[in-house]
Amino acid sequence: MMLGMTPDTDTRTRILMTAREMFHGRSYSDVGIQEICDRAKVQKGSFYHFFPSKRELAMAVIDNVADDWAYGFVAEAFDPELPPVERLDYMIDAAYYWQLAASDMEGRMPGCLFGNLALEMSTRDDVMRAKLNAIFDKAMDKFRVTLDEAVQTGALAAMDTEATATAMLAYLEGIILVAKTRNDPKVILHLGPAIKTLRIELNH
Amino acid sequence: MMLGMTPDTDTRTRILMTAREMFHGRSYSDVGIQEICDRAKVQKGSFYHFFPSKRELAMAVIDNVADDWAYGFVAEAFDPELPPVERLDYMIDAAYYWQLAASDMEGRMPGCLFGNLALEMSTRDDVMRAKLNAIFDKAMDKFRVTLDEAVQTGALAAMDTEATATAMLAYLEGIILVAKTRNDPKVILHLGPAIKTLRIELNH
DNA sequence: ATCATACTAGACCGGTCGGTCAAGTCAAGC
DNA sequence: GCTTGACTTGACCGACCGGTCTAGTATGAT
Repeated sequence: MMLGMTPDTDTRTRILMTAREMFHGRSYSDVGIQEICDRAKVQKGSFYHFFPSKRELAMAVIDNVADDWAYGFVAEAFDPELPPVERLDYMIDAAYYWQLAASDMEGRMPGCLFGNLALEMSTRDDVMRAKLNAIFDKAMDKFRVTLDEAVQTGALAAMDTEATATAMLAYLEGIILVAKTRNDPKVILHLGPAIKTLRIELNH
Repeated sequence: MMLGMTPDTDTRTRILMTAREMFHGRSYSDVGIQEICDRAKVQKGSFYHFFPSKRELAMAVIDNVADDWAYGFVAEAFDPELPPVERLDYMIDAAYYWQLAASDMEGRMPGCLFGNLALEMSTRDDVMRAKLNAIFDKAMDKFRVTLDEAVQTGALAAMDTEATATAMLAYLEGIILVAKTRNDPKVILHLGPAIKTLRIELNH
């Protein structure tokens, strides 16, 4: 163990991954540390060796999922090789298949971890709120870059790309929310493509 | 006390209103019965005289807020006297001013109670999920009727009004989610009007 | 051999959770 | 005046919460 090069002994990872699944499938408050430890086959003492608190565990989970997103399907969907508008379709598709898979496994649609936590925690923990907000900002930026490119190539008429990008992110979170409330991933497939119709003009 | 004509002695109402505020401002799990009782100046025993469980209290709160919506600003916004498209603007405005007021009072944006509870509870309580879903369906129907009218009067081109209505509801929930995560009601004002650009065609 | 350190084990802490219950207050019905 | 039943009071329940702590094990460096 030199230079903070901790080998992530598996225990930490096991805790992290278990918590990730459970927070995503239920909620922050509904999942207790004991339950996480039981499922991860880890003792309380070990847990607190790796994480100073439940809150910090949640923070780590958020970072972990954000990384997976950034280097996983977000990187794929927003592939610069793809024509800008197709990237939007790709993203909707990815969101759909991901929720479908999760839904088939658990029987219930978990929705978006960030959206879930944002609504649960924003009024309780301002630091976590800011962290989630930063993740949304990064996602929004992916949309914005895509829209900028589409405008530049003439695929779309000029518009307020930043505002429209935020609107698209909001719409995406919104359809995931509705799909979760209906417990039906198909909602994403059905409503998703309309994301391309959203437009905010450049005025005022 | 004749004929079940219970005069709602105030105690029940006080519990209900206190719980409503607290569930909205925080979350279901984060608010305990003791805390509700303390704030409502009611004893535990009285609480359980009026409500069989915390869950049923939440159900009652949902009904209560849904009623206020239906006969309050939803009825106003979807006023049949207004031209269809203006109703959408009215609704966004109403959502904005409501969140602004709540935000000014509490310092933090509470968001939409139904959206909050939907994300928190959908995977935990299927009955509550269905109840929230039914409320969303009713809201969606308001949009649908509005769109149908707009299509009929020629204000909008023919479209899949049911799907578009659902998309609009999702978008509304989405911008409230983003606004809450940013803790900034102005997001609603900024992104809201783009709800009119959403369209889902009649094909597939 | 020994010593520091990373990690594990699990009993334990005060506090809070949702919920119960026995005892009592009070006003209306007879 | 007595009974009935709605309502209140607050002590109490077992379970669980997030978190602490002490004791012990395993490993690698010296």
